[in-house]
Amino acid sequence: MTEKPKLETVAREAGVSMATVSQVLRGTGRISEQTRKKVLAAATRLHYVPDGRAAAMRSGERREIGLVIQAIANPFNAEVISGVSDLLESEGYLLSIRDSQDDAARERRNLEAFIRSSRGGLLWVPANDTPDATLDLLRAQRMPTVTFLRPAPSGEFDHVGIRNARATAEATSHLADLGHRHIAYFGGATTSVVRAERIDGYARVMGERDLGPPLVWETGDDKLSGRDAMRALRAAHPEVTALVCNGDMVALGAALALIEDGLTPGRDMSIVGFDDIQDAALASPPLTTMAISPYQMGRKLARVLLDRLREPAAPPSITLFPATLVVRGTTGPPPG
Amino acid sequence: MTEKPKLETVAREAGVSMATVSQVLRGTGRISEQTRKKVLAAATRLHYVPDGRAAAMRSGERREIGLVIQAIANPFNAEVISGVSDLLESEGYLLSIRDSQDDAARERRNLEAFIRSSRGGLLWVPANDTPDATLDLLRAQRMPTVTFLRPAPSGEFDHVGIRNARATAEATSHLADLGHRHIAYFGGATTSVVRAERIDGYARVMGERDLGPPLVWETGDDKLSGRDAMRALRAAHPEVTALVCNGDMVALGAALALIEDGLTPGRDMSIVGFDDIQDAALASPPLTTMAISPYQMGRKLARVLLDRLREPAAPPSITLFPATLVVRGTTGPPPG
DNA sequence: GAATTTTGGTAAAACGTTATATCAACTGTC
DNA sequence: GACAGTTGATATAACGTTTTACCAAAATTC
Repeated sequence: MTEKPKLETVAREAGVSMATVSQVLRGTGRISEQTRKKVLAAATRLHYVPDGRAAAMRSGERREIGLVIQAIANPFNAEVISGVSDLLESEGYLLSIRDSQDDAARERRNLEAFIRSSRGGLLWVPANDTPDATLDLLRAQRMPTVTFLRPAPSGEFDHVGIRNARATAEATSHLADLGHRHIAYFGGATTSVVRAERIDGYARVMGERDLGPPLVWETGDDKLSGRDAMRALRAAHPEVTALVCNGDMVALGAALALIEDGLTPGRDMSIVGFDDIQDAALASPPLTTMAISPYQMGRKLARVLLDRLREPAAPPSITLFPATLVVRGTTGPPPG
Repeated sequence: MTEKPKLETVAREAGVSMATVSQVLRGTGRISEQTRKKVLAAATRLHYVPDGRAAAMRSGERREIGLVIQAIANPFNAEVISGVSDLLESEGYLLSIRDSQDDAARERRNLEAFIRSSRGGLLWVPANDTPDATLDLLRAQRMPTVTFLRPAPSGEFDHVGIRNARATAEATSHLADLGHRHIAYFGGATTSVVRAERIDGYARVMGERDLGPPLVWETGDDKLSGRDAMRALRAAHPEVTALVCNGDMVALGAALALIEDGLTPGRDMSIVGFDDIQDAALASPPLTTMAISPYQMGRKLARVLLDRLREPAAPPSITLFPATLVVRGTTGPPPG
């Protein structure tokens, strides 16, 4: 078997110059049908694929987009990725994904790797503790960047996010309307901007409607933490009858704890989730939650970046998606 | 704000030649401590990140690994990715991920993109209908490749997979031991090699132990299809009392259908899943399943590729992971 | 203090493409 | 049949790095 084929190999095989091969493959220049066919045949015969590094370096083209996200595994993110990927592909771009695992150092490495490979643009869910130096880096590199979910503090990048405060306010109001007075908040990393916004909305309604004191309970992001947290909460605060959760996974975990302890979500304790992942509707009882459309958000995210590439000088845009309350089986009036 | 900094910029800023800057940054050559500091300072001041395309092109180094997988969203795959990524990072490699969505055309585009960007190696879950041309491509490019889960028919690549037949045989035996005679098989894309292997194991035990005729039911891969399929199966084959599933999601969906219809999984109908995803243990009743360790498989997958990079001439290796039966709440003796 | 070695640095070639300028061979024009 | 215009192809210079070979100055040796 031969070496990895280069442009020169194809040129020799087809009996033409390298320039001609390049032009045929790129569809530029004036080429006779005859040589075009000859070159194409040689290229397929050798399974030639151009070295994109060299091509991109020379032409300056960048049709690869990088995505740095905090957790690919998260089903919400998976949907987002699918939306991003679909839109980018339809516009002739390609998506490459890296997982920062919400760790600032890993994030830095991943961003640098994307810069090194000279991506055309970056989609980025900043880690909760991204240092300023990382922002400086992106700035110095003039890398077109759109932040997702968590805005960069400097506000210099385009951003696509969620109306967090309004969403949790609506969730809390829904519970208050049902008659709950002692409503707790579950979840999210303490340093998270998103969590802060959501807690704001929750606390605002707790205050405005003169309910019990806000009670924010720190948990992880998965089912297991939700389950454990629910048990701890019930032991410490038996007066609580309702729960607003930072995510569906936590909410489902909390519901699970109730069921395992012989109680019924929606009757003995009301729960509102956040995200509306597929399992939310399939759980029993199905989960009341604040629904957002991750796929649509993904598409929009990609669109914003493409707009930015087209108009590098435009002022930074901010796009916020609303969350809509979907009432299912886990909310009802307080017991007794 | 200035232009994107290049090596030349840094050289000018530090008052040295480009060669010197390169050597300082790469830690090669003989450089005095004084100029070293000078260069480093200039580089950080400008937030310089070398253009990896140019660097890699010149040096021929490839420390980026590509992963083409059929569904990032799948929780099992997410775990695998995490294992791959951890091992690669610890060895100084970087991982870049693309989703083929199990579509041959998309897969082809993704593989070509990886070749174009000259990855050092490829980890690949082939689509179920990957054409030979795609295999030819990889071969012609001399791209070090390890297939995962689904072996390439040609058997020329390293492979990491699962002992599928043995696993489903064990699952089926478990059900037979409990007294079931009418055991159905649920799930998987019809063209899938993996599915074929698993059905082999199931059918073999059905034959060997003289049970009812093998009954293979085609379903999708998610909870929803599992739920629908269970309803259809019960209508069409009321004699069936147990189920071996191609995946936990399908199994959980099937269990869900039973619960919604007032039946109890493990008593009215036994179900064995496959994968042991997190939700399997958390479901109620918890799911009996064939457990595999996706994280460990991911690590091994990465390891095999690194070995291949070190020993390009070694014969192709095959690594198969066993699945182990985890008995939980969804299996028991047949009713009546 | 001449000859040798070491030190610290540089100029220039190379990597595999694409873009630009140029050129030879045809066409058609009057 | 000389002139311009068109067609089809090519040689060559970039792109931003790393590597190689080389050199001047300083240090060491005898």
